[in-house]
Amino acid sequence: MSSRLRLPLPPSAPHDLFKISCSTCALRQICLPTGLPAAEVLQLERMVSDRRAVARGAVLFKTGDVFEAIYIVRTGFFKTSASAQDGRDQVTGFHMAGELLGLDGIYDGAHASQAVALEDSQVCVVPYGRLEDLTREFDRLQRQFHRLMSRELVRDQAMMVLLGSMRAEQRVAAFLINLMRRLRARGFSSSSVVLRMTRDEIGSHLGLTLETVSRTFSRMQEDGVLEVRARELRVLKPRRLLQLVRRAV
Amino acid sequence: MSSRLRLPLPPSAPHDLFKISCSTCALRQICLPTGLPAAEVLQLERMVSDRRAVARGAVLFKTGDVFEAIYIVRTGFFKTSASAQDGRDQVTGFHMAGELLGLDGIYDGAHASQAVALEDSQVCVVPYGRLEDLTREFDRLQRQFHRLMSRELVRDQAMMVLLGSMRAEQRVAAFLINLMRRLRARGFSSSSVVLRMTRDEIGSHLGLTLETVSRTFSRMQEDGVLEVRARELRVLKPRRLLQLVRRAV
DNA sequence: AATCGTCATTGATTGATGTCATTGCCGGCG
DNA sequence: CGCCGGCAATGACATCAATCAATGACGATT
Repeated sequence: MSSRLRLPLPPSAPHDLFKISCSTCALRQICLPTGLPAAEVLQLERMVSDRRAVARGAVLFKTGDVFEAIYIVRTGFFKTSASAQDGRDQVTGFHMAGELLGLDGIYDGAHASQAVALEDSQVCVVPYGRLEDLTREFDRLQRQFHRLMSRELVRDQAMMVLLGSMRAEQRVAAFLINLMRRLRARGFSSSSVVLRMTRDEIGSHLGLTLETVSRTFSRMQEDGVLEVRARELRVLKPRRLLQLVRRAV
Repeated sequence: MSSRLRLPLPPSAPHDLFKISCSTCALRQICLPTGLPAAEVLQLERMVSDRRAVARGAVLFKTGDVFEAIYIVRTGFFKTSASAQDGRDQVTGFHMAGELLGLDGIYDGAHASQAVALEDSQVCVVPYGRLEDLTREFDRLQRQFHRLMSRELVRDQAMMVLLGSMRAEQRVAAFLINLMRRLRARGFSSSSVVLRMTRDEIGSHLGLTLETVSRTFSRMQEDGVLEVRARELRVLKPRRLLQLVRRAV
C-alpha cells in the first residue's frame, strides 16, 4: 500500500453503516433499481445490508475469498484484476459508480478476481442470498439483474476483441472512448478526466507496457488529439479517437 | 460456406422437432438441469420449446438478431465471434455439448455476437421468457442459471489474461489444456482430438495469426509434446503443456 | 531543505510475431 | 482424370511493442 494514502475513514471499521436509500440515490437510473416501481425499490433498500467504506489501496475482496455478496460502487473507483498462473496480475476492469462487482464469485462460491479501490470509495453490499430471493419475487428486478450480468459479458467480449486484434494506439483510443462515455453517463465532463489509475494499470488492462501507454499518450498529444498532464487528461478531438478505433490496422 | 459441406439434415427445415427429454439426456450432469430434483427437470423439459439442427457452416444467430432464446449445445461444435468496428472478426469462444449460447443478448435484447456451427450440430432452444418464469419458481434452477452465467464471466476473464499477458506458446498451451479438459468432462479421450476448427479460427481466438499457431504446433511436435497431423492432434506430454502455462515469460 | 519513493517520460535496442510469399496436400467437382 | 479451392506448413523479411536504461517531476517524510 502506498505511503501516500490518505485515510479519511478509519481503516479499523470496514463495515461502517449508513442509512440506505436507493429511492433517493443519485445512481438509481444506472444501478440495479433502474426501471423498478417505487414499492420494489423500497424492498431493494431493505435488502442492501449496508454500505462499506473502502480506503484507497484497500482490497474489497480477493481471489479465493468466499463469495457472499455482490457490491455496487456507490462512490469512488475500483480496479479488478485476475492473476495468471505464473503470478502476474492483469487488470480485468475499472469500475465506477453504479457498476456491479463480484459477479464472478457466483460460479463456485469463491471470488475469481480481486477488487482494489483506486480512491477512497463506498460500496453498497448486496447479500447474494437475499438478492436471489428478491429476484424470484420481482420479475423486473430479475430482468435488471440478468441485464447487468449480460452487460458484463458484452463488455468482456469487447475487451477480448481489443486485446486480440487491436494495435497499441487503437487500444488506448478505445479505452479512452469507453472511459469518457461511462463518465458522461454519470454526469461528468465528457472531455476532461483526472485518471484514477497509473500508466502501469492502464497498460495491464490493455495488454501493453506502461511505456507504450505513455508514448501513445505523448503521440496523441503531439497530434493534437489529447492534452495530457500527468493524470489530468483532456480529449480535444473525440472524433479522431473514434476514427482511430474504426480504422483497420 | 465451404463446398465440402455435407448436409445430412435438410437446410430448409431449421426448426426440426425432436422429443425433448432432459431426464434421460446424456448431458444432464453438465447442463442446465444439473442438481435439480426430478420434478423440476420435468418442468424444464416442458419449457425447452424444441431442438434445432444447425448444419456445418450455418449461423445459429448473428449480431443484431433479436434475442428471444438461449441455446444449449446438444451435439456438435460451435464458434462464437464478435466483430470489431473495423469489420474484423474475433473468435470469442468455442462451444461444445452442454454449453450455453446467446447469453450476451439479454443485455439489450439483441445478440452482440454471432454463433456458427463448425460441424453438423443440434441445440436445445430455451425461450428466455419461459426460463425467467421458471427460474423465479425454482430456486435451484435459478442458482444453476446464475452459476452458468458467472462461469462465462470467469472464462472471459481467463481469456483476457491469456490475451493480455501470454506469449504465443503459452496461449496455445492454455488453449489445448482448456480444450482437452472440457472434452474429458464429456467422456472423450483426454489425449486425442480431432480439431473442429481451422488454424485461422484458433489464431483468431488466441490473438495470433494462423502461421504462428501452425509454427507453434510444429515446434511442440518437434519437442515431443504433441503429435499433430492436420486436424488430428495427440497430447503426448500433458505436464509439459501445464509447465508452459505456469512458467512466466 | 534534503532525501526517498512512486510515477511518468523518453531514447536505444532487441525480439517475438505479423506479413508476404511459396509449396504441398486433400477432397470435391467438372 | 485433372483442376481448383481451402487449408496447412514453412521460409524470408518487416515491424511494433517489449525491454533496458536514464532522467525528471511530484509528494511525502525526516
